[in-house]
Amino acid sequence: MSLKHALLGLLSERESTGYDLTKMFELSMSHYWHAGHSQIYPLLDQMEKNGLIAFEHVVQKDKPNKKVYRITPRGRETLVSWLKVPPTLSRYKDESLLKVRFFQNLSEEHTIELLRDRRRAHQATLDGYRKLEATYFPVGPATPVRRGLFAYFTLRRGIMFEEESIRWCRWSISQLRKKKTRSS
Amino acid sequence: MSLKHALLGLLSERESTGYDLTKMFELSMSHYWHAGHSQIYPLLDQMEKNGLIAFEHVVQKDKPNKKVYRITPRGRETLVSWLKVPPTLSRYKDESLLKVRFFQNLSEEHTIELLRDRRRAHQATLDGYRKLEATYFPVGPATPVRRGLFAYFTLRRGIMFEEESIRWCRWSISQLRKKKTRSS
DNA sequence: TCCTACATGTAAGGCGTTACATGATTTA
DNA sequence: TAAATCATGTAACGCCTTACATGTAGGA
Repeated sequence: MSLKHALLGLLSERESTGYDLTKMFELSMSHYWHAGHSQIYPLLDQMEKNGLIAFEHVVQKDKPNKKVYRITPRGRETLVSWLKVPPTLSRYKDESLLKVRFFQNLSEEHTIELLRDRRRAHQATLDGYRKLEATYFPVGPATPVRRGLFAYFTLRRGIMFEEESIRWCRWSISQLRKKKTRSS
Repeated sequence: MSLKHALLGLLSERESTGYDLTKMFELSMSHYWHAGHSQIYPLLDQMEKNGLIAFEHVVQKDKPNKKVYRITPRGRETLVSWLKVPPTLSRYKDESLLKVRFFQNLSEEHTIELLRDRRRAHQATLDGYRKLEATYFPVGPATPVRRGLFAYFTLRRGIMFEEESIRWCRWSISQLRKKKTRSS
C-alpha cells in the first residue's frame, strides 16, 4: 500500500490537511503517483487510528473548518523502513502506448495524425513542468530551498520523460514516412 | 477497461490461448501493460459471451487440452473504435520514483547507494530489451516482419526510457556529490 | 528427483474511480 | 450570476493481486 507511504512522506515535510495532500498529488506528483480525495480521507482516518499520524481540529472563519494532520514518531519509522526496501520493478500502465502497439488496424494517415496529437499532448505536459521548474527551482539544484533537492530530481525525471516522448513521436512519424516513400 | 482492448489487439494478430496471451504480456509488453492469468481467463469468458471473440476446443496428447480464441468481426469493430479515441492522460504509478521524492529522510550515503541500485536495475532491464530487439528486429524498422512495425516502435520506447533512466540516475548521483563537496 | 513448461480455472480481499452530498466565500 | 476555492466525507462498483487448486510431460 504505497499511498500510505506517500502520505507519510508528504507529512514528513509539513503538516497538512487532506485537501492540501490531494492538491500536492495533482500539482507536483502526477507523473509518478496520484490519488483522489475520496481515497485519501478514509486512509488518513485509518492511519490516525493506527498511530502513524495525529490531527488537530482547526476552526476557521471565512473558510470551512479543517483537520490538520502531522506525522508521529511511529509514522516516521514506518516511512524510513519503507524507503530502505529496494522497490520491486514497477509495472506501468500506459494506455497510450498500448494503443500504438495495435495501430496496424488503422490507416497510415490516421496513425500519423494520432502520433502528432500525442506529440502535442507531451509538449503541453512538458510546458507545464517547465513552468514548475522556473517557479520553484530557478537556478536548478542549487536553488536554496530546504528539502527541495529530491523534489527537483523527480521533476527533472518528468521533464526528461516528456522530452524523450516527443523525440520518440518524431522518430516514429519519420519511420512511417520512409515506409510510405519505399512502398510508393 | 483497457485489458479487454489489449486482448482484442493481440487476438487481431493471431489466434491464441489464454496461456499464450498471459505470456505475451510478460515477455514483450511489460513496460506499458501487464495482467496475470487470473484476470485474463475470466475476462476471455466474458468477452466470448459478449460476442467479441470465439473459441474452439483443441484436444492435445502430451499437453493439456486448450481453448484457442480468435477475434470476431464485432471484436474488430470494438478494437478499432477504441484505437481512434485519443487516450486520456495516463496516470503512472512509479513506486521507485515516489521513494526518491522522500529520500531526504535517509543519509546522503544511503541515497547514493540506492540510486546506484536503481541504475543497475535499469541496466538489466535495458539489456533484456536489447536482446529482444536483436532477436526480433535485427535490422531495425526495416526488418521484414509483417505487422511488426508498431511492436518495434513500442519496444524502442522501452529502450529509450531505460537509457534515459540510467542517465537520470547518473545525473542525480553527480548532483549529490557536488552538494557534498560544497558543504565539506 | 526436482524444476519448468503447458494449461485452465476460482476466491478473497484490497485498491481505485466515479458519483453523490453539502455549503460558505471569493473572483470574474 | 456563474465558477472556482476551500473543505470533508460516503457508497457503489469495478479492477487487480495473491493465493489456492490440479495435472501431465520432458529435461537437468
